[in-house]
Amino acid sequence: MPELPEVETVVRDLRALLPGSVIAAVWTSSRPLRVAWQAEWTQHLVGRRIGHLERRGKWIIVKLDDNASVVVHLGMTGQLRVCDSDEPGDEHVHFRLRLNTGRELRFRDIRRFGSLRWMPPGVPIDSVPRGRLGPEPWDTDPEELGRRIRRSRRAVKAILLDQQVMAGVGNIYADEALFAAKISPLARGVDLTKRQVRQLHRALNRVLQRAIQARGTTIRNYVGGSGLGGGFQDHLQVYGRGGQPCRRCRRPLTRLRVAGRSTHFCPQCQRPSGAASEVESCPSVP
DNA sequence: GGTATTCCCTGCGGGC
DNA sequence: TGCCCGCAGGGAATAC
Repeated sequence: MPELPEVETVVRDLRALLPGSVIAAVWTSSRPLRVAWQAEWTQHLVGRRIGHLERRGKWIIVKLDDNASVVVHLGMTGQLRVCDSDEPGDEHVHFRLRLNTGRELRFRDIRRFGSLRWMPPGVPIDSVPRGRLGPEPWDTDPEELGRRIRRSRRAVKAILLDQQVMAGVGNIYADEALFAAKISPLARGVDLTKRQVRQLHRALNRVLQRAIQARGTTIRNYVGGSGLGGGFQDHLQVYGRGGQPCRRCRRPLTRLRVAGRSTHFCPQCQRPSGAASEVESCPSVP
C-alpha cells in the first residue's frame, strides 16, 4: 500500500538505475489496468531517453528527453522496478520497458489498482488526478495546514486522506501521525485548535521522514525500485494493532472504519478535543 | 460545493 | 482438506 515514503523510496532507487537509458521496446499485457491507458505506447516511447525522475504526492513522474513524461500510480499493490530482461515474470506484470542497457523497467500490480499514463510535453502533473493535488507535507506551514483542515467539518482522518488537502498521506501514516499528535481521528477539522494543528503538522513531517529513512512500510507486497522491502512496519505504533495495548497507556487500541478505511487509535490518548500535550517522539529508526 | 458512499480488483486468512 | 466469505485501500464515480 504505497504512500509517500514508499513512493519516494521507489523514485530514489530508480534514479540510480534509469536516467540516461534509451527505451528500445514497449510491452503491455492484455489485461488492462483499472484506469484506461493509451494504446500508442510504442509510438510515444521507443527511442526516447529517460531523464530525471520525480515524485509528486503518491505519483511517480518519469521525464523523457522530449519533455513528455510517463506518470505512474502504484495503487495498492503496484511495484515499479528495474530487473534483468531475462528475469521471469508472471501474470501480474502489466507493463515492460526494455532498455538499451539490457535491463527492463517493469510494472507489476496484483490488484490492478495502479495506473500508467503518457503525458505530452507541458502538461502539469497536477492535472492527472481528478482534483488538484495539495502541497507536499513539508511544503506547507502549520498556518496553511490549519486553514486547509479547519474549513472542513469532516473527520480529520478523512481530511488527511484527501489528496487535495495534502498530497502523499495515506491510511497508515494518517493513523500514525494522529497518534503521535494525540488527536482523535474522529475529531472534526473545524474543531481542531491551532495548537493541535501545529502538533499534527510536526507529527506528519516527523513520521513521514522517519518512514523514508526506513525505506517505507512493507505490509504485504511493497518493494522499492531495486526490489528491496521497507522496514517501518517494525515501528508502527497503532496501524494494524487494533485490540493490542497502547504503547503509551497500555489500554487496548480501537479499530474503527472512518472514511471507508480501517482506522486504528487509542481512545484514551487521542481525545476528540481538549488540550493535548507535546508531540511524542516517534520510535527511533536504525 | 461539500460530504458520504460505493465500486473496482485479487490474494490472504479465518471459520466451518 | 476444501470451500466460502470478509477484509485490505486509492481514486473515481455517484448520490445526497
